[in-house]
Amino acid sequence: MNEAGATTAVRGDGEASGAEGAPVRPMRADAVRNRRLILEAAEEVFAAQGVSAPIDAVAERAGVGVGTLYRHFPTKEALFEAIVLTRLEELVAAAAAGAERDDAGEAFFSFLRTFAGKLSNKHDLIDALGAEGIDIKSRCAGMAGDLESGVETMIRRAEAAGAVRDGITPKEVLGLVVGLCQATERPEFDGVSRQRMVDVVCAGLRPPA
Amino acid sequence: MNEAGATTAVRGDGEASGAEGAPVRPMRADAVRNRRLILEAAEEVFAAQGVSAPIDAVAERAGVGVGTLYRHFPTKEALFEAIVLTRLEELVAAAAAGAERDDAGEAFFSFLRTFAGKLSNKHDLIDALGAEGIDIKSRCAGMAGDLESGVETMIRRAEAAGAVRDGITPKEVLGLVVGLCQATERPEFDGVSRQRMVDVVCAGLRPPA
DNA sequence: TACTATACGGAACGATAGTTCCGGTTGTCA
DNA sequence: TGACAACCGGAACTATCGTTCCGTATAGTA
Repeated sequence: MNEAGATTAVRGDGEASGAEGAPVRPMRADAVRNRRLILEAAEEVFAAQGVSAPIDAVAERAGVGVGTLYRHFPTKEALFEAIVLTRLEELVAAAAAGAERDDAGEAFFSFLRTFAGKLSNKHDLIDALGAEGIDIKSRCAGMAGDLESGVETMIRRAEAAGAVRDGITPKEVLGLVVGLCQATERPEFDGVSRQRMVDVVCAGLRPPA
Repeated sequence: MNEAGATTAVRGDGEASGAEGAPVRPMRADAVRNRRLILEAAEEVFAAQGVSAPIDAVAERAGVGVGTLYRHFPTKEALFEAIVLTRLEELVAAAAAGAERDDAGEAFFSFLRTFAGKLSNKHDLIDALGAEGIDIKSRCAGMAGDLESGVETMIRRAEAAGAVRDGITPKEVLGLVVGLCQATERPEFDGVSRQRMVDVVCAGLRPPA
């Protein structure tokens, strides 16, 4: 196994290479195209329905048979992982960027808003970060760890700057934001303002007066 | 259909009565016992695993066959509803009590802590109030509405007392707390302190300095 | 004790979803 | 252009779960 769970090593442009650079025939053009179609379809379907979306729905949306889908991704989980990994990378990058900013307090709170925004309408990410019944796989767990590290740095720096209350942990912060995003995605929580909920969390994270 | 979805009208003690008091033979002793066993088992199983727990697991834990279970509750949903309804009643009562207290601010925040506590290890309640893929049925929806009303009253009174920021809605508050409880139930969120997360939310709900 | 309405148990059924298999198709290269 | 490896599609298999059915057991009663 390798990147994104693909059966065959492949870069975005359809090139392929063996483990130690041994020349391997590149993927056929139709295979490259189908792989991309599957990823695009999966992104939409998983975002809209979360992990529980049937694999057939992805195949149908991509306009390929399930057999084709399984040729590219050995299991549903591998496909899901590929999607989530991409999304997580963006978050990790945002966290890393925030951890470097000079205005530690503002950096942290602004990251939280970005974070909540990126979770909006992304049931896949919400499921991966906060729902039950999902075994975050090694790769995702690693990414999630990176995310935590970035947040940890931001918190410690914001703490030192007196912008955040003492003793808070990254997991607590992430749990808070993921939780409220999960709630706002539900139909019953239609009229609620995610913006305001994030505000409440941010306000609560500031040091007590 | 009637109370708690039972096939036969039944009170807690095993008495039964028709719609207009027409004498109906009481449930057999073994039926009464099994009904209780099923409810007890369902309470534990649903609390531990949420709605997605297999019905067979409940039957097995109760020590009865599935046929027996279905004799008492027409669908899995009816059984789930019976459990959740009981739990919701407690919450509604707590909310109503809080809405009457003189110290509006403290009443509200103390309710939130109670609320979070009652959600702890109760995956059924968390699922019913905050997870996806569950159609809250009429009776539960009514109860949830009562809960919201109680919280609304507390909020408005706390607002008037200057203890809570303006413009917050019950749904936002409930979403925040349900969300954080959902997060803390996950294995990955092992080391996190739900206590502190509730604190953060409470602090954030106070009026800005 | 004998009778019967009531209740019980669990095999069996139908639906859903993940995964495998294989006959047919097609891109690629000589 | 011919040949072959890679690829495709979707039927079929497997597992899980909610629900139904029906032959058997038993509590309650005369």
